[in-house]
Amino acid sequence: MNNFERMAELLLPNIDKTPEYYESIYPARDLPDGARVVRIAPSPTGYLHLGTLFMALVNRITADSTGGIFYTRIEDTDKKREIDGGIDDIINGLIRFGINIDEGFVTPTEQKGNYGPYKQSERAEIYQTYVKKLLMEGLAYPCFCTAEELSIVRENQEKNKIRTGYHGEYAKHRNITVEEAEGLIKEGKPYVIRLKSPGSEENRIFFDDGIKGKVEMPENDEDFVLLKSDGIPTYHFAHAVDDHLMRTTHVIRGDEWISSVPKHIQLFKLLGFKPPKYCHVAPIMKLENGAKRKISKRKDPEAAVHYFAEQGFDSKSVIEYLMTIASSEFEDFRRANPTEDRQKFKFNIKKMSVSGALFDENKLLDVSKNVVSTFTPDEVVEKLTLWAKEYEPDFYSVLTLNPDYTRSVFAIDRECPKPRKDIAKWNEAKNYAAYMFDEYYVPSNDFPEHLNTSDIKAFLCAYREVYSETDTKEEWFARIKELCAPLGFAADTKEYKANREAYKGSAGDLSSVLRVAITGRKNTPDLCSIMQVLGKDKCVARINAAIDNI
RNA sequence: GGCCCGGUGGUCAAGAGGCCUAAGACACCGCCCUUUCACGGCGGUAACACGGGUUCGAAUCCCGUCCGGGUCACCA
Repeated sequence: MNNFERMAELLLPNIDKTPEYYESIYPARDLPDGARVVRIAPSPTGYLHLGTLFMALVNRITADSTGGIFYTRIEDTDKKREIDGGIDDIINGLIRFGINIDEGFVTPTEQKGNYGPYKQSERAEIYQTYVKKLLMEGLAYPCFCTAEELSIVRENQEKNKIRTGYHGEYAKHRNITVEEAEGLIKEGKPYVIRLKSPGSEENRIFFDDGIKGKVEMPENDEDFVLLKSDGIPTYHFAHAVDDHLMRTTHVIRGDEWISSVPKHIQLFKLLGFKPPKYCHVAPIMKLENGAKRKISKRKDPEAAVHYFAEQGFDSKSVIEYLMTIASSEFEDFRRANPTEDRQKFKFNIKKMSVSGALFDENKLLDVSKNVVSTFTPDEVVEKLTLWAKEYEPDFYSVLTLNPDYTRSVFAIDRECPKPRKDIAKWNEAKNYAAYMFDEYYVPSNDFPEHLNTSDIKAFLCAYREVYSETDTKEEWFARIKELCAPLGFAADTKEYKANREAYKGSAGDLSSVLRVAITGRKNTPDLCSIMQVLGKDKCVARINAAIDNI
């Protein structure tokens, strides 16, 4: 046994499997040409946020567009930052947003697929097997430096304007002997295992990013940590081992990782793996005090996906919005295919933007109005009720009091070729439909200003006599027109516009009077439909009340 | 600070040396339609960060400046 092998045995005596073993149980995937194997590897250190959702979406549509596989892998290597329920929230969130998971954690408790386990804390032995191989080749070594020692070194480096880090002459334990290591271990000193980087800062490495294009960087010469003192790998090492063994073809991740690529490529090379194609996605940004910055789950409430649920954004709206960020061609696709599944969209990751897009709530609102306008009345009621149950209980009880009535309220101007686009999110629904429910109806005297009250009163009294709840829209409006002439109003709008001085107002003004009397609002959807849904008793009662209050 | 990446209207963006007098969408404004509003239709305001090159010709290629972002952990 040479010294490297002795070191490997000293550090990892219980590892008896070999890389060849893992290579054989995780064989290459049998997939058609061009099929991409992609993944999202969230760490359960927080709740699902917009950035993770976006990344998941981009991966999902990459798999969809190539007939590939999208899997999830839980990167729970940082037990200090892990939160309870993190995995549940992330996986359930993806499912709720319609991101199908082919493999890995398909639910918070169920792992599926032949390349598992898909949770890094369950893969310790695999990582250690590969570290042992590196140890035996003299490409790794134990480092006993404490956090304090390391920070002192860094401070000195900063003071002397030297590149910080554990490299070259600053790599204190780079040439530690087996005997020294053994002694330190016997003393109970904790240690990490570092890569003995053969790289040099003088050398350049090149890679072709799937989004950013050709990138050139200095080679990695940092002896970065492979295995932490608890025997769990760092992200870098886990990434190399997992994405190789799980046969990932394309690593699509946030571009904050791009500066780590030299480490990753070096690792793949040293381990004898073929590196995946890297695609670094620009983050979604937010504007703060005039400055753009990456949207963060800590600082930005809207980054947590819960924020959208609370406001009542439909999950589909959020996804559609994210699709517009992912591809500028998506809106064209959507216009041409208003109801087609987004899976049919041919996504080309190469065309993704290289710089981060500002989160645009206006755009989300617009996209969402369009999405909501495609829903049937039943869908609207179902989704709205579900939302209200959780976030607006009083509205929920009103909505569920009389389901048929509620349905007819939300059917107004909806079952037609050009449905209204008033509602973008469910928390707007209560205000939108308030006057349809006695619980929220607020009477108003806000009649058109240029009319005098005696005319308003006269009209309302006259209308009360001729009103028929079975009128069609045409008949309904005809009745108002008939009342125009006796009151000195113009029945014809064009005539009124041409001859304003000759009239007190128009049929439109009279309609507005009725509208205010019935709904308390100046603007509403089609009044005739509203009155039909409200029913004769309510309409008459509201008209009477209005007359009394003038 | 070192190393990366980027910079086209307020926002998202199309753009691969001549098709650019620079698309489209959101927002905003105006007009039309209309029982109001919304929808829809038509139109409008508004951009190639700056400076040097290369070229007959530059938003596009090169260099510099400025600005923005990311990253420099036993976090991912």
